[in-house]
Amino acid sequence: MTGNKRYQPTESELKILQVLWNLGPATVREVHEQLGQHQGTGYTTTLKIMQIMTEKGLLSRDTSNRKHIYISEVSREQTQQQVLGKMVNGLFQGSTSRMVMGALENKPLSKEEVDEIKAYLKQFE
Amino acid sequence: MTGNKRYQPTESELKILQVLWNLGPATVREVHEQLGQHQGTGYTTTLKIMQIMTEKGLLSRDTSNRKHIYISEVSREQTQQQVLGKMVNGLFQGSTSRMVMGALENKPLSKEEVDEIKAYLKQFE
DNA sequence: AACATACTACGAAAAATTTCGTAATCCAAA
DNA sequence: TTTGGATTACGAAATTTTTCGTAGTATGTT
Repeated sequence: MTGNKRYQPTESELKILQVLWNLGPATVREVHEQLGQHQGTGYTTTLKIMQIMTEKGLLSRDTSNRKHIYISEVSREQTQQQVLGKMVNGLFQGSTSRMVMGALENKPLSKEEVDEIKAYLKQFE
Repeated sequence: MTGNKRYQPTESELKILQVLWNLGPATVREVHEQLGQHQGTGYTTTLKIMQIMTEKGLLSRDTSNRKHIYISEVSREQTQQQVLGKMVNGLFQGSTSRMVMGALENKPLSKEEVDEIKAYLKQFE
């Protein structure tokens, strides 16, 4: 089942992708440990989800050794865009600027962050 | 069950909220029609979900007449913030500016939109 | 070689969400 | 007042996601 592109990761899948993006290729054990205590679920749960993700094409894995190494097959950027797009359409009536302004309200920004955004906006002129 | 505050609307629930925010108080029929053909699900499905949402406190309703009138009990803004916050944490490592820049990439903005954002940013100085 | 340990495989239960069929009820029109 | 159409109520099936128990298998240690 290799048709990852348009597939929307579930909540749990997103958490795992998160960890893999940070760690790079990793074992189930490593991912499970990163998810940590607050997760509260068992090791085999993490394993199972990662196996399912592999079937879906979200992950791939190297099974040549005892400990399988899992790799994310979707990039953080790609996934961000996917989720963002859906959100803009679903919650912000398709308006990116509304979403951006909503995000700016969401959490106070440091001066650095504001500057960063301003600089970024320059390219749209 | 009146404890709406922290509850995360599901996918379907979000679509219904969307319609109610646009229409204001409305009947199931009206909401269902707005959801429209592309939805492809039956009337009773919409009804059921709206009933469940009422139990959860996401909606309230006026049952004094034959056609019940449903009202959203959560604001668009509140929900946007809720989902945004979760997304920033889950996908953008807690960084609002990253999310904003990601959103800007997501879809080309019109000059008006860019100006709007710039104006908005001024208040952070 | 035998054993303890760590890992994967697998199936199924549990939970959450979505969907719909059917029945009961109300309302309006004939 | 009776009938037809629309609406709500209800329960359950279907689907999707999450969770885990158990069994099997490989690995390294003694």
